[in-house]
Amino acid sequence: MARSITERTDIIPVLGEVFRERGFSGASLSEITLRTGLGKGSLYHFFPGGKEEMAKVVLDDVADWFETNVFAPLRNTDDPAAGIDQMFKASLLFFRSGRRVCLVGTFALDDTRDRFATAIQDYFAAWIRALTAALRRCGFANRAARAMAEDVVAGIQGALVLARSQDDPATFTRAIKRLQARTRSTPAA
Amino acid sequence: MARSITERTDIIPVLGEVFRERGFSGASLSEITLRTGLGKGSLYHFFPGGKEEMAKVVLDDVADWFETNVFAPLRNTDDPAAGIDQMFKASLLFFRSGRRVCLVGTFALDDTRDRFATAIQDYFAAWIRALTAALRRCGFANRAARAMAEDVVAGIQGALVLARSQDDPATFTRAIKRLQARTRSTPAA
DNA sequence: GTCTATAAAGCGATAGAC
DNA sequence: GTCTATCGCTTTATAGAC
Repeated sequence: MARSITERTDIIPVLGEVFRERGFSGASLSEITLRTGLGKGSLYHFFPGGKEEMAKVVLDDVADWFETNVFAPLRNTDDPAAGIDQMFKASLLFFRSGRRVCLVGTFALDDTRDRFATAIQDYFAAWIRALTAALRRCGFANRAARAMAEDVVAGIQGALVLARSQDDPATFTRAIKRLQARTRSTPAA
Repeated sequence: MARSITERTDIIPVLGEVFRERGFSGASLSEITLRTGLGKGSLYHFFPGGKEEMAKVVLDDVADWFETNVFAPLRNTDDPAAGIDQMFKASLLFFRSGRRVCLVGTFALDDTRDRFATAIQDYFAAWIRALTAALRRCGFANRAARAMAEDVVAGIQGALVLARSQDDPATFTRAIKRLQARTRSTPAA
């Protein structure tokens, strides 16, 4: 039986996991070779730019996933509350209830940020902007909506740190529940 | 003029900065050599355990700082509200208004966590426990205090991610202000 | 498209002179 | 206590056969 992975698109999720687990500088080509089952020759055939290109492609892939599964639903003007619920649902799913960290968040913390500055900046900016708009449509005042959006996005990122530090996914799911409750309550505040 | 750095305690803060900026795997001995102004011989004289010992010592140093400047004030039973205010003040100071990341948070996200699991777990557990107790003394119900404490600690960590992603310290200071306001309001909720 | 072999540089760590 | 020299290994990346 031949190897099933032959397409570039099949490699990207594996690359994502390695970068999430090891960080950019900690992800070695030897481990990527092992996890993908592909030799260096193949890897450089798919990604001539090496590790940096691999990470960039993964970042773009994550951005696409969030655009489709989070940002677009948030922009749905018909039912903004449903869009927000979808965001929390997608977050629980994507981050595997806190067992999986946010690649963009991991890259943001150390000097890896400087390598991918605009991708990292755009990801969070787009998230906050889309959520702010949805909250306004739900009745939040302009400034309150923006503040709440920053609180929610920061809250999710922080909950990932906390959950991993305690090695406890429940810490993440609890935090998500509370954030969701806040977005539903008192738009007048 | 002779070099001013000769004591181990003088090196620790520099090590902290390097680990914060590069992460554990990204922090190379050659950069540590450069930033401390000490050769490898001196470094291994102070830290026979190499990089791992350096990181452990920095983690312990951070834990000490927080014990003194954050956890102890939070445990002050006379004026719990003042303890909470001191926590926010110390956080703004320590994290340089979001220009400096949390070393423990950075270590928590990737596989560095497994190397220093208990130190990382204890740091956040101690923070949440001390803050929970202070909030209870301020009138929060048991469960609400714990929830709020988790929200605040996660909020600070997430705000660091966000501020760095946007390269904007104001994102951090704004988040701190909102978290502080939440700890002051409606203990009945 | 995938492999192995290899290059050149950097890594963490050690030895030993001073 | 600090240095330089060096070891052995891993790193990213390339070359070239198939």
